[in-house]
Amino acid sequence: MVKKNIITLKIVAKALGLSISTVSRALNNHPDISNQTKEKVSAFANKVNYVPNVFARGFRAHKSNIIGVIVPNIDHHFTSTLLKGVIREAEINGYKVIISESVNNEQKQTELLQTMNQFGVDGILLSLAKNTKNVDHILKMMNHIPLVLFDKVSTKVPCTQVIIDDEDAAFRAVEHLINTGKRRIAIIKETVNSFISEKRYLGYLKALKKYDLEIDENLILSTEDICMEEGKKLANVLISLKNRPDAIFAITDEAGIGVIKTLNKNKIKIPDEIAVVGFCNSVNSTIIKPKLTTIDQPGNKIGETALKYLLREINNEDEINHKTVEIKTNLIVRNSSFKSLKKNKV
Amino acid sequence: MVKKNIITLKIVAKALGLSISTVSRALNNHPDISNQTKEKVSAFANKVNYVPNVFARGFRAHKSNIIGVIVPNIDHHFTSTLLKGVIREAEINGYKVIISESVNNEQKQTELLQTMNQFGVDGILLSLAKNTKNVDHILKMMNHIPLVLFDKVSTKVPCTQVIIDDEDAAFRAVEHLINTGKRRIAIIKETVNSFISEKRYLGYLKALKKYDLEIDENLILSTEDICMEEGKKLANVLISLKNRPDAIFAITDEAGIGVIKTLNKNKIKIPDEIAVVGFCNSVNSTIIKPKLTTIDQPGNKIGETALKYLLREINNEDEINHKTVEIKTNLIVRNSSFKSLKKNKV
DNA sequence: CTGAAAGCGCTTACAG
DNA sequence: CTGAAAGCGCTTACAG
Repeated sequence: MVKKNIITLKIVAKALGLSISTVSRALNNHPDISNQTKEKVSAFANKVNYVPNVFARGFRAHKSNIIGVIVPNIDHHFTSTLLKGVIREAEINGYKVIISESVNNEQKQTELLQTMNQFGVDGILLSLAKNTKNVDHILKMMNHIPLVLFDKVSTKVPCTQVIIDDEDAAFRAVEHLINTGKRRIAIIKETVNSFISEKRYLGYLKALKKYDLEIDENLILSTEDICMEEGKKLANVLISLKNRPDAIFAITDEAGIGVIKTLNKNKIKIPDEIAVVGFCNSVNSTIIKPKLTTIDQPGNKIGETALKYLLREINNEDEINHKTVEIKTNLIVRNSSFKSLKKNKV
Repeated sequence: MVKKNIITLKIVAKALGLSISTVSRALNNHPDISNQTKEKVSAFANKVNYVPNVFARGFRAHKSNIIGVIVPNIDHHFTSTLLKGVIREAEINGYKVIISESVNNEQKQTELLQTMNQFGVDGILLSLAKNTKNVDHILKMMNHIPLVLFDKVSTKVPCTQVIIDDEDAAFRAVEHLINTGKRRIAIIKETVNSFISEKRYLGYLKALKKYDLEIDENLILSTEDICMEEGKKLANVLISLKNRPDAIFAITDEAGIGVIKTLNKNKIKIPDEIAVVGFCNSVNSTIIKPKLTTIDQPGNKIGETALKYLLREINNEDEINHKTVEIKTNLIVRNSSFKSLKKNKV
């Protein structure tokens, strides 16, 4: 099916016995045009449902009002919240959003950057594919189009970056455990190469330091692939210690849920004997019993903020100050770390 | 920041001492052009990183290669899977996807349809906002642009529609319960106005009928707002019956999980005394104990299929046969309805 | 206050 | 095999 019934300025002009220029100006509310003409034109345009042709307009202005967004995976709940923030903020500003997935593939990411450019987007919001090594193609693209990194970022790219304040979040999670009286706090983190894991670990250390707690290497566990199964395994390691921890901070909810499962299985009281904190505020964190204390990452806020900074770069001609914006998180206290006086709801 | 370093055909032509026409044809692999010229042109184009201007191209062709997608809510896991399918299939065909949310607001949906049109999309994929009453604006848009409904659809719109085969799914869920020996099967459904609930209920009835089971009105429960809390409540109603059911089919996982919670609380053995089946294959369905038997809806497949039909309408000039495509689901048997011989994993 | 004309970057029928 | 020219629909400096 070919697009049909397309009304152009020419048609409107002819119908009203005016020139194309006048109709164009009338529709754009140009001061030169008389009110009478404006009214006549807009009445007719509404009647025939005239819609300006974006291509003709974008063609002249070199502007599409479309933002390209590349994320590793769209069907990850946190990603959806990021996108929701981006889309909402974009629409407020008259932009639409094209979304693509790199599926955590660096090669695919490179291609997408290129096709985004071909589709004439005015700017790009990028959340990096895991293990992105070579950022040359990103630097190259930045010569053509404004680009902002968000969520999954890299210090190798000199651009504005919008991220979670992971260190602060971890700090507050651990501080909360300390406030509830815990002193031997274990951490389950990732082995290597993970920017996020590193930041959360720093927050953990910072909290221990602030409260003069001993750093016990036995309580610092790392895993290659942080998931529920690994959480279970490492919890087993921790409860086998002669000197057990009294709290476990898992840097993901999945691992935290694994920890709870192991503790439950071993009839260890949560949080009295061992408290547990996760990170992410996944839906699952409210399904497990006891419910998991966790960090809520305001995805909407990150997406929204990233878009705001991108628009700023798109619209300002002056030199840009690239900055790293860290969005604060919310600690959500639940029964895995704090027993309320009221009877717990199921 | 203005887009910069834009290389045009004109620049390439001048640099090579050729005409714009020749360069254009060489780049588009036109048979008239000699191989020698083609090579020379493409080598240079690569070198200077020439990217054809989409607007100029789309402008002539009345074609953007962009598909507009409107969904009620992007941060709903099932929606993400739909979108994943759409995006993947779109990219295979050289299309990009603009995504917007109606946030289940009919007014917003109307506006979005209009802005999608303004952005020059080649076609629209629409999943209806809840309680969409007036479809006039949709019918009107269909005069201009091909449109396919998916997931949340309406018989009031004469277009191709891609949906889950809900009736078949429910039928198979109930048949599975019957096969495990259950005879008094309850259903928890929605009160009114829900297309989906109705279809699932029909499947339920069909299965009972096929196996000559009595339809007991006491076992057919409805609720306005189907959620976990309601699942809990209605399960309480069911276990209070003198003649209890031996299985409960909840038409959503949330309700199914509520049912399990109530049964667990009352120390009713699942599935021996009462089996439970949900619908959706949400992540939560694997977190609850016992794990919930449920229906997996292949969101990717629906999204992919919807896009395929839309492209067909975009590309074919001939008359379209609007049809309703029903995608088959998968029954996922877990411990809430079937006890395997092997020891259940945690 | 209004109109004629140029031009955005491309493709393509027409001419050679 | 290659080029000159028209035209896609719009905006806007220029002229009146």
